[in-house]
Amino acid sequence: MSGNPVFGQRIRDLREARKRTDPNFSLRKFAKAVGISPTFLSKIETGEFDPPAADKIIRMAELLEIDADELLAIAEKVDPELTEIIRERPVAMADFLRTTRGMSAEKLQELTERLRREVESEEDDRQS
Amino acid sequence: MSGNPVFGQRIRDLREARKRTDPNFSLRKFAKAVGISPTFLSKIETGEFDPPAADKIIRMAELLEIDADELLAIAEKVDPELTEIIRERPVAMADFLRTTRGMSAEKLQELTERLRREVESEEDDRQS
DNA sequence: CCCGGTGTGTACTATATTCTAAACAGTAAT
DNA sequence: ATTACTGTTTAGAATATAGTACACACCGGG
Repeated sequence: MSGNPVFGQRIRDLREARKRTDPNFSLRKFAKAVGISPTFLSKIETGEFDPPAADKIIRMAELLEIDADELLAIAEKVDPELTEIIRERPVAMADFLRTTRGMSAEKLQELTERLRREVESEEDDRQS
Repeated sequence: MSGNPVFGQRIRDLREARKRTDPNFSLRKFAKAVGISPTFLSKIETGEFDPPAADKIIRMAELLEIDADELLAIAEKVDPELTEIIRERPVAMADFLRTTRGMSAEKLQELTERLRREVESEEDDRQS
């Protein structure tokens, strides 16, 4: 891996859009807010360098007010929080994830919805 | 991170057990079969070095005939295959995983079972 | 006693990841 | 023409990851 023009362009587009109404979104100011050097951000935006570490990508998403998972996806990275969730129940989760291989994204979202309702009603049970 | 005595001891115990009936499980021979140097394996088993890369751990599990996910779990690593699965549907999967945070391992296994049946019946539908 | 095996200690090494400082060139306003 | 910004280029460096080569000390059989 070396450089990700799609990620870089995305950041630049979003940053420049915000810069039109907010002077705090110059390359230098944004870099500082993210916690990286202007040098590094420049290289990233022009696609010369790889995207930064996951925590920096998450900070970028916050500042640009977009979904962090989407941005992480473009960077071809996985949120460390997710690997942490896997590490909490390694075998069961590994089993589950491999089972979802054949599933469409829609089916997965449907499943998540169903699950969320179940978890919520479980919490209700505990309260009543 | 530096050294994982639990992982090391586990490998040593399993390897020595196998060595009692199979001379191919000496430290040197096992290291060679795994694809690492005897030096490295020695350091790992005594807990002086971190566990090796995920692919080497998976190879160890194969040779020792135990569950790779369990061994990866002890090493506090995640099978790259799993992060690959996440990267295939990043947003939906992130959403799902965070939803399972509150769930017990049993509930998760139950869910996987249910899901497996659903996926199978979908495949049946396509065939008929 | 030496030969083939056991595991171990010393001393590094290669590669990837994640970045930085400082100088530079351009623009726009005072 | 100086100030105050803009982004960019050159030339690295710090840290982590994932290891290796080689010499050593020990032990059992011939």
